[in-house]
Amino acid sequence: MNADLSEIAVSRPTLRRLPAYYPFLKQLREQGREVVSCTHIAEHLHLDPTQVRKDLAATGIVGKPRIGYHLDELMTALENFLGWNNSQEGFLVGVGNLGAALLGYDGFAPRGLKIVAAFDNDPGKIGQTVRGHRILDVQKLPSLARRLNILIGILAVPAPAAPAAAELLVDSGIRAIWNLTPAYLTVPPEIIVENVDLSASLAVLSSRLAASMQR
Amino acid sequence: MNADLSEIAVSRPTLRRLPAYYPFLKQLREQGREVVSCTHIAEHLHLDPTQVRKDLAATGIVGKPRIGYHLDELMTALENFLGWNNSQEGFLVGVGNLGAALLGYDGFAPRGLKIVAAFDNDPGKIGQTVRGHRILDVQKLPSLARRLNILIGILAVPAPAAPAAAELLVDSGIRAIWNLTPAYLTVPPEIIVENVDLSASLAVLSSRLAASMQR
DNA sequence: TAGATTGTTAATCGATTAACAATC
DNA sequence: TAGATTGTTAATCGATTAACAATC
Repeated sequence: MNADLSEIAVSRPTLRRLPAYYPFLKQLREQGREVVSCTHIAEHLHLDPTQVRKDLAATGIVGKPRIGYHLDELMTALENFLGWNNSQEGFLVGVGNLGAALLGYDGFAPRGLKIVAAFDNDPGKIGQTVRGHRILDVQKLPSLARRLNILIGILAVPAPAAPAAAELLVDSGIRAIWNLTPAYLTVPPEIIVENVDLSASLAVLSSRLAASMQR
Repeated sequence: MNADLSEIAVSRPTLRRLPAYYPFLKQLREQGREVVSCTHIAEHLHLDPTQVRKDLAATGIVGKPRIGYHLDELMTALENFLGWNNSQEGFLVGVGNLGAALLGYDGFAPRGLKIVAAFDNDPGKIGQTVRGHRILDVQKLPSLARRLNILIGILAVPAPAAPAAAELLVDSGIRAIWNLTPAYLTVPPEIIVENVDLSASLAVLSSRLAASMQR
């Protein structure tokens, strides 16, 4: 577990923005650049330069006046701060289309999440191999989760199955649930639930579109 | 297009919370209840009652002191405000696992987004039928988008293909892009981009988990 | 009526943005 | 040196929460 992540409480907005800086920095690095200023980053991502400076400061990086930040240093600071060098293992529950997409997505491992096993309750799926992962019977989840000391559950089951699956995860000693279903989960207060809320995102999209059409 | 959506500028946080109220209200309605108070909603969703009251006020709903809100009225107000009764049509670009999951997901139509066509550039996929949708050649997208006056593009291609796909959408007259890829899109300022940012969500999850483990 | 709840105004809190000294 | 940029403090802005009158 990365100590940096919780050394100082970093605001939620900052935490959400930090991962977005990385791809741009990587791109600059690939172009051969060695340093970058906040102004430059802010311009590209349509943010305020001061905000970028404060966000980056959260990672502990120190820049040079008149120069900016050393790219390699900055990228390493981001990786360390976000725990990307310190992977957590997670179990995926539900291997439908979304689950299969998650299994096949190669962007999680470099961002500190390693999916080590995938579970389903469909006898037609159990035993099959999807994207290199053998699908296991969800009944085996509790014992395996305790044995491997898994802390993260990734929920990708159909909405109606979500509450029961969440309960199973909690009973298996999992501490955090990444909820990719539209269901609202009721769990004990010590369990962390992070919702990927497509409805919310869609509502913002619709509203912004409506507003732009009116002009 | 629903006028309510842009009548008064509603704050982003409110807009993001509103869709989450609905499933709880629906559940209460199915249990035969006819009214609900803010206190009750707030308790269930772990929010502040005043916040709930202000959020709901944005939809134009009027409650009754000592009673609360009439459930049917409140649900209708939410549906209208969020444009759920006034569907927009969208094109899906990219029918990999994620795209297939989106095509199969029945939660978009009731939330105002109807996927009317799906596109891919893989000759092996074009012509095939996925979840009842025939996959079309992405080269046909521009003419079809203009003919049907499509305003929303849903981007579910692999990250490296995202910038080109976004450009195609923009050139096809699309006004809003729902970006489900991890790529950062650079588009003209009048184009609305709404990112479903899994990295950001994952960063928050990791950070909260790290903080909770330290205690 | 008494009391729970709404609607609204005021206070607080936290994040963003502006200003500016320090520095290379 | 001059000037661009960092780091930081102060000001502003906006969202959340508290307080309370109105109401059924």
